Amino acid sequence: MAQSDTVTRILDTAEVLFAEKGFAETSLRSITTRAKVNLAAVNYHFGSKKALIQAVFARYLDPFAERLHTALDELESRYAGTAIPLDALLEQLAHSVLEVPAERHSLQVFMKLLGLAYSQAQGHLRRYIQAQYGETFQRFVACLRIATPELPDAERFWRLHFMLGTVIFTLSGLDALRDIADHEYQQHMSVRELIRHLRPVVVAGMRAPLPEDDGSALS
Amino acid sequence: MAQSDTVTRILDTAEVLFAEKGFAETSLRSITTRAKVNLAAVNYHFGSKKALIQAVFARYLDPFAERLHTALDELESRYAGTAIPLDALLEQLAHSVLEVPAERHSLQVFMKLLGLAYSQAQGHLRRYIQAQYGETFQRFVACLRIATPELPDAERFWRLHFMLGTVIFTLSGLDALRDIADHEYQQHMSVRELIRHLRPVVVAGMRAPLPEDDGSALS
DNA sequence: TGTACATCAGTGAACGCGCGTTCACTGATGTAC
DNA sequence: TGTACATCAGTGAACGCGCGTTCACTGATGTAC
Repeated sequence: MAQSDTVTRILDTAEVLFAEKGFAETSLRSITTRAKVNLAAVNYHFGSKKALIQAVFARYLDPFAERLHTALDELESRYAGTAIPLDALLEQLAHSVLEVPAERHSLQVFMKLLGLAYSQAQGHLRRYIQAQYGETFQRFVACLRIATPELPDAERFWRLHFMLGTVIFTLSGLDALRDIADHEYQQHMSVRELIRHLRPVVVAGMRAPLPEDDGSALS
Repeated sequence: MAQSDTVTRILDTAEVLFAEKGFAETSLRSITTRAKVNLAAVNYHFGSKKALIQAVFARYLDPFAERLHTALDELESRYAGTAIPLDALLEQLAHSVLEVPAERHSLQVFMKLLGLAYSQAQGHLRRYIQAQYGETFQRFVACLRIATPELPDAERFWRLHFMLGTVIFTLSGLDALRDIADHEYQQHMSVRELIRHLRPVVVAGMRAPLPEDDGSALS
């Protein structure tokens, strides 16, 4: 147990337990026990439980944001001047998402964490993510805007979150859904394959016709 | 404070706090304090915190399941013998969802609770919902099957959960999303209106083309 | 080369706190005779 | 009509427990002179 693989051990264990049971339901004692590390080590290295949670996110989101920036650079130079097509944009996004956790635990842990970030109040976490990664998100939205010029800005905003819902909800609950699907349809879904099935649905959702006007006037 | 409006007060307060902060983060003390009720009353009337959580769900899901059954009865007799179209099925579902919480707190609380049921481990809750409402869910799935005969069973299963993700994720995080949308697009979204915008996206998602074959052989 | 001091990762035990639950009790209402 | 008993919603205080955090301490390594 050299220098500080203690830090890594804590992070590795924490992300798995957080993803399994949520933040409040995961105690520092359960993390440190499973990581075979002293209880006080979390506060020594991270300062507090909140800071540990943020560190767990940073370890996923930092490389993801970096890869996404690189991918967008590539796309922009490939389609220099002209609009990046929606399919290409989503494909790159899927690639960036799939690459990140190759060395980490799994995409499911990543998605579970994202789902928790949304659903579990944890105001500090939402503020942290906004502050750290808001810029990257905005850049992606700008590209999406060019790829879907037919959508009003507000409509695009909502549809983006519809699609985030689809992806985060499905991938974060993947274990449970897969158990059912395995049992009922005798056909095992890998994460890669699931993403292949997600793409046409997401594209169709973004391209869906606008809702019929219900007659209410907007300025 | 006659007979037992204590029970109602506890349920009313609990559902709001659960939706705001999750189950683990909401203490019985915070519920009973806000409900102006004795701490021990929760255990007296419900037996435990777990049982209180289930009771909160039952108060939403019982009328919802009942209305959905009635709605499906109506649809089946209206389209007697022939297939119920997808649009009509989804419209009835939306109606059933919208009607339930009219007298209750709000649709958002309902959706927040559903989102929590999925994301927060709480194994006991998933088992309870499965046991109580599995049959209703199965009946809806059977109708959906008839409405989308072109989809393989496994594909329909996944798409149904994609769409559940869209709806639950968006409606359960509605407050936060609406704050952003109000601010950026100066256009306030009511729940009714949001559902109007959801429908074409959900329909398009269910009707999306199947993914191109990636070459891997299936028996 | 040897000694004194600083730094730093890690430790063990304890801290106070808020939690869900329990329990003996009260006081109002209903029932039997 | 009056008394004894049963029922039941609700109460107040305490229970033990697990929590995040703190703190004085250790022991290894590096640095200054």
